Amino acid sequence: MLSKKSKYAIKALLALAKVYNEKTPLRISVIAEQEKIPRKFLEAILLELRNQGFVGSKMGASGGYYLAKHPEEIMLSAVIRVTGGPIAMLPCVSLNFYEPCEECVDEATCGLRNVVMEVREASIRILSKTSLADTLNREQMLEKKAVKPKKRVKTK
Amino acid sequence: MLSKKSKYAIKALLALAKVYNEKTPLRISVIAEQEKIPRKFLEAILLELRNQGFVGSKMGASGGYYLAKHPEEIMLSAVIRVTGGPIAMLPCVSLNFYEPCEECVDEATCGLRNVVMEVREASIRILSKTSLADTLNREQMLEKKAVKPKKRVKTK
DNA sequence: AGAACTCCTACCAATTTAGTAGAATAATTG
DNA sequence: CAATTATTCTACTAAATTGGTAGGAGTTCT
Repeated sequence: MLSKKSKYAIKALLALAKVYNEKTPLRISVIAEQEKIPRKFLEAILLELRNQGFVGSKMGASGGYYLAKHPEEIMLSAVIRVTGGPIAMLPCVSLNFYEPCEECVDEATCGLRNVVMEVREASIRILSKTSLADTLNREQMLEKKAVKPKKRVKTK
Repeated sequence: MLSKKSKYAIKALLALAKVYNEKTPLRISVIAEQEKIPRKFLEAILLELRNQGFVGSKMGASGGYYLAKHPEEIMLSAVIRVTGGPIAMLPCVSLNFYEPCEECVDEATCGLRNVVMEVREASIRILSKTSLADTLNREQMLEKKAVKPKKRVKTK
């Protein structure tokens, strides 16, 4: 399960990605309101994202946050990783949060581990190929589908 | 992340699957020792698995647990589901633990949801195709690989 | 100077997880 | 039949994690 922190982080970054072209930074309070994220919590999250180099900030009046990289360059897997969410289903197959199962006699021949590894690979394949920009594109595609159901294939 | 409960459940079921042919049930204490699972905890887990129909039990002396179905018929996804582990990364894409994101204006056009859905599908595709028997097979394959590294393709 | 921001440290309440204790109940076996 | 060996079941609980909040210090713009 993704933590709320990870979810909020991605949502906030998407909000920043939407206005990537504008030169002015986005205030915390604006993002919080737009994405319905508790303000103080978002504050902490953005601070962390800044320390990790995903966003930059400008202090003082008319300050705020902006993406530090191009939306194409920020992958969902990276955001999840830094916001504390391991992607793997077990620590023994996690690259970034690795920990052995203390009960496992031989990790290399553990059948469950083998399966879980396959799941992790499938998940990472998707999450590390999908950038903020890709995610916004998906959103637009979904909106088009919903708004213009003209050229639809017969349903059922 | 898989909970320990789910992990223990799978490990216990694998232990039962290994002796599926024998007619005698396996005692909790034997499984606990073999798989290094805290005994009392395992007790609770097996009870739940019995209530869910995965295993049967026999009380009294020379009692114990046994698989209620063939190892081919018990899928990892099913075990994870009943032991409380949602497979999806967000409740809004979970089939069995569905809950809407209260902040989401329109679920149908949420880009993040769309990605996470793809991840869930990939995960479920694997977990619902892999049975206890498959998992044991993987184990044997891994053991062979480890023991007989004769016919190996040149390693880089 | 003062308003409008971010930055930072320090809390905290609720939930979940990973168990444990102990007695009741049931079947076998000598 | 009675002792023994099991599962069954109810009820706790300790520790960690999650999802926040409070409040002031520091910065920049006007």
